[in-house]
Amino acid sequence: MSNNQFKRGELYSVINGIASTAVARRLQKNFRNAGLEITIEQWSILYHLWKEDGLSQQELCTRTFRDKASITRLIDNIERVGLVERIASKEDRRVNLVYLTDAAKPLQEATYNLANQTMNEALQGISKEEIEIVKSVFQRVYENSK
Amino acid sequence: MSNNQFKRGELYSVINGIASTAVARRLQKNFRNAGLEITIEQWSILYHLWKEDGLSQQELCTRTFRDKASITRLIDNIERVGLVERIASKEDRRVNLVYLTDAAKPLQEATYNLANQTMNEALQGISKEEIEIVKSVFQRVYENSK
DNA sequence: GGTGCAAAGTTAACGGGTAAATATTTGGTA
DNA sequence: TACCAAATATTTACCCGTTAACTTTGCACC
Repeated sequence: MSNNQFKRGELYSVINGIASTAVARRLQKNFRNAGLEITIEQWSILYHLWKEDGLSQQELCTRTFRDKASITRLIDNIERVGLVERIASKEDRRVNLVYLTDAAKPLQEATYNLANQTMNEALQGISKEEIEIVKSVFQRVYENSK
Repeated sequence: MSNNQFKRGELYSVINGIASTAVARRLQKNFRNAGLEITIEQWSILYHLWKEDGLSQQELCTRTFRDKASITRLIDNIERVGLVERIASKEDRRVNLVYLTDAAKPLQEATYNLANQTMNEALQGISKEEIEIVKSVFQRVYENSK
């Protein structure tokens, strides 16, 4: 009787992002099952560094929609496990540039495949048109609320 | 140049729920500006108790899609500020029933109005049809990923 | 009635988000 | 040059989410 169903029309379920939480949880589980010992948040940093290495922490803030303090600690943790390293910028001594280490290389393809697979499963039975509408609505909701 | 724009088609932005995070952050700010000293997560508990008082912690788990441990600490914090109290069930001594206190009553209307206003702003320029599609997609994504 | 299992709740450890206060550095300007 | 404001990053304190181990209680079954 305890129906664990996604309640349509509930304010809190939209605000709390139940659906995206479920996807993130699933992806985290898939990482763990594959023996990958990184969190989704750490992966989101690596994701951007694989696209462009040597970003500043501030740039990572804007690209991952995160706080400066969050990035500081995230980089702390990723650096501690040896996947990235901070290198002081020569142009501006306030700036830390974050670089991938060789240890991060092997993770790229594995995590990319798992993320793709997870998203494909999540989007099963959903049409391209619906996905486009959701993206468009997300974009406007973000703009309205930021 | 640092475009803080919601990137369509980014895996991570969907997975991390950028849009719902933005809405939650906005609502939190609106609470704070109105002098309401509760978090969104605490509010989501009160929200369900206003609909039905005296729920068990387990029932709150399923209704808010949260972990047992999360609920334990959430209730700890809400109880500490005096908005709810645990009362042991007489039928089953394993169960705590969570009841609103008189101090919680005045919050109901204010938070409800702020939440409605926040959602209305977030959904500005979005049609009823689009909202229905998003809800339907959310429902299926949740089912696919849970 | 004892055994074993399941359910409700707690605790501790770890990771992450946010706000506020604090350096440090840069750059412009009087 | 001296000063001041803005930008970058860190630290601290608080809150929340998840996992795993644990306690207490209820229940089913022999």
